[in-house]
Amino acid sequence: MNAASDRLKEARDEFVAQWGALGTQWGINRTMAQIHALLMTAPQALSTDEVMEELEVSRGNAHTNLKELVAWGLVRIVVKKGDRREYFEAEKDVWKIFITVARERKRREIDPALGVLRKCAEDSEGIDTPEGRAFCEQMRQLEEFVEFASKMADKVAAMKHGFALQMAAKLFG
Amino acid sequence: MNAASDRLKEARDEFVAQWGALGTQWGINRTMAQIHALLMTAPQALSTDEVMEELEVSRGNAHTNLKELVAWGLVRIVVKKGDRREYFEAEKDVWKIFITVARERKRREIDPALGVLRKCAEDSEGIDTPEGRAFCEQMRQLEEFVEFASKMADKVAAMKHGFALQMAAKLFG
DNA sequence: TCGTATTTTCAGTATTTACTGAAACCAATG
DNA sequence: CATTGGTTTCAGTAAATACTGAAAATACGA
Repeated sequence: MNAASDRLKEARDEFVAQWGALGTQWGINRTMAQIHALLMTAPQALSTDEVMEELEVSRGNAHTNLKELVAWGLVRIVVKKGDRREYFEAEKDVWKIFITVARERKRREIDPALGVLRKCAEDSEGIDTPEGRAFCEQMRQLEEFVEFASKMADKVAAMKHGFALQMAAKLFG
Repeated sequence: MNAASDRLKEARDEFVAQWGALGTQWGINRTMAQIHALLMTAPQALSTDEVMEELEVSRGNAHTNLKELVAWGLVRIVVKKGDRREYFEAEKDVWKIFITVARERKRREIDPALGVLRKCAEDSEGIDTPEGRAFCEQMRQLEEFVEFASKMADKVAAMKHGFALQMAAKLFG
């Protein structure tokens, strides 16, 4: 009974710590990843103070990263009646998490690249030397590909989980 | 004639600068992204010194990032006979670039996550409380999904460009 | 309205990551 | 086997990023 809750606490702490470490590897700051891990495995929504205590971080840090997670759409604010504090609750459905992350990364990584490539392709259009044509062609190919990726991302993000699975099964037997 | 080569230089510098800035957004260091942009748009392979001069960075920096790009598989070393220097040449085919990046990111981002999730699922197996079961179930779902993503990545990485396009067309009209 | 609980901001500081420049190393050549 | 041209390493430094803690702002209830 107590042993069970100890084991759980240990396993969960391990998950939070490891997920935090992974986060840094993918350019997400450690605290944000830890908070996400914590909330994903929390039975109920947590307050800022609970997050602070659990992870031993400052209020400012907890606050900033909670709000950042809300901005990503991975965490919701929950209000409990008769309580003035805000509570935070993570999306737990893995497919929804995936869609959210994919959409956000597209917005932050793919779309800006597309902008750059379009501009460069345009700026180099009609530079009438072999090098100029090669450069412009390279820009065009990059642009075309990134555009394709962008559209694919949109399509996938619009899928229901079941449909995605079915599709994958069909494709890859 | 001279105007054309000026315009090209300008467009290319712009691309290198912008690609570098984008790089930082996706957790790649700026110099590495800049070198990659430079080599992708270079008519021939460049030496370390040429890279240093073009980007105005130190030898150490140029060297480290060139070798890192080689480690990623995005850049090849070229030797010219009668010349003791090493030259560097980037892969220019967008599909090959994509495959390479996808494979590398899978290795660096997906596989470690899978390891963590498997361990956490295992460690929490059989914790016989409602919270314990919920935690373990969450770990399992994450694991299952990441495994699925991993397999998909492998499949896509094994595709030929033409096949991928065809498939996308079929799927999404 | 005032006092209190809570959230938000931010200047200062700590930590991490990237870069420089020079020394050490290595390999080809006379 | 010494010299030269080139590569690699790395200690020190600069720059970027993350975090703290406390003050300021805001929202609520009496």
